[in-house]
Amino acid sequence: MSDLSEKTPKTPQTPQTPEPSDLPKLLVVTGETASGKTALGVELAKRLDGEVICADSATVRRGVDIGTAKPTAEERQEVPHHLLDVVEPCGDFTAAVFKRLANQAIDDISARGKLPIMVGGTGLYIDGVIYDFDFMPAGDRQAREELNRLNPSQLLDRIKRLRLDASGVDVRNKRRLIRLIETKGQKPTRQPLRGNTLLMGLKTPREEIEQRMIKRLDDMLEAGLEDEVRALADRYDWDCEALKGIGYAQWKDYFQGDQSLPETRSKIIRATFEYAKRQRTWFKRNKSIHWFHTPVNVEEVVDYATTFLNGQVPS
RNA sequence: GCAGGGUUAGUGAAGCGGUCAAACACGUCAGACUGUAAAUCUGAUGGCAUAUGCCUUCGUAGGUUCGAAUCCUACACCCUGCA
Repeated sequence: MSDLSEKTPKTPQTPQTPEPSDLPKLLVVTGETASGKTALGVELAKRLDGEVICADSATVRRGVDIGTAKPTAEERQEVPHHLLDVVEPCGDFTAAVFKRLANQAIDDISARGKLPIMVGGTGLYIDGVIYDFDFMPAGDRQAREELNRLNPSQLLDRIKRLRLDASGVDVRNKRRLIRLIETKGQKPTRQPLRGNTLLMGLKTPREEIEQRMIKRLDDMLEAGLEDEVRALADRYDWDCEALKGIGYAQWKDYFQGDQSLPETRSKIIRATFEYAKRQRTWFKRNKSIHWFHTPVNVEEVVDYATTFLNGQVPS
């Protein structure tokens, strides 16, 4: 279990559910990787007197800066950023912990009269907050490792023996099976979209976004990505969370001499494309997101957000 | 010029007379997703219908056969050895 989750209360800050209209106003900016979320978030924060909450499973981690396209020191100086660097490189972190921390940040920011703006591409993290996911109990570390040694059919046997209901669960996905055992079959719940929340997404034509991803990777390489990864690899094992991300894991064979630099680069590019595809699939089904096409007209976004902040429903 | 090896779907690569629209890998496309989510998993991938269906493919053109990606002949291109 992560020490983080021990320090934070298991229940939300506000025990009694407030009326939707009492919730602090929240802006959400999402989109696939390299779509320009970070820049837009900073811009909005400046215009609307806000602060940014990063909803990203990679940038929560210390030690990974270049490869995660973490907001720069300048950006962080211009606008306060929350939930960056909150875990050690190899520490545990989950969507449930994120949800708690994000809600704290939202309350904190709005209590100081500022506007919270959640920016990120980790769909599960965002949804956990805005749909108030009721995360099931965490699994025990050791028990999980033991379960992980079983194969899917062994896990299914155990599920049957425990008389757990496996309906609706992807029985070919080991993690889902393990999770089913850990939660003893409890079904998760979700609430309707959080009140006072405005969802905005950035959309870029495929060709263009892929070019941006490649360009961004080349910038990262120039900025010393290889050294950053090597430093981590020297200190930690390859199964350290920090080294499992895109732009990190792909260096393993290279450092062991089995892979050229161009091969490493194209592996990272491919992994990035695959990730973007998963993001697109995730966001596609959320009909509440209002999409802006890039290059975004910041005025247009500010107008849209302002309408919402004035208590009206933007169209 | 002579001798030998090769030419298979987007790529690499199996298949060497019927059970082949053709293994497998990669790539590509689509999807799922509630305490690992930059994770994990699934499906499709010649065309058209999309349930058991039909049509066009295995360098090109002919031939043998009830039947060919698989055998024969010629041609084209590529690689290797001898000239």
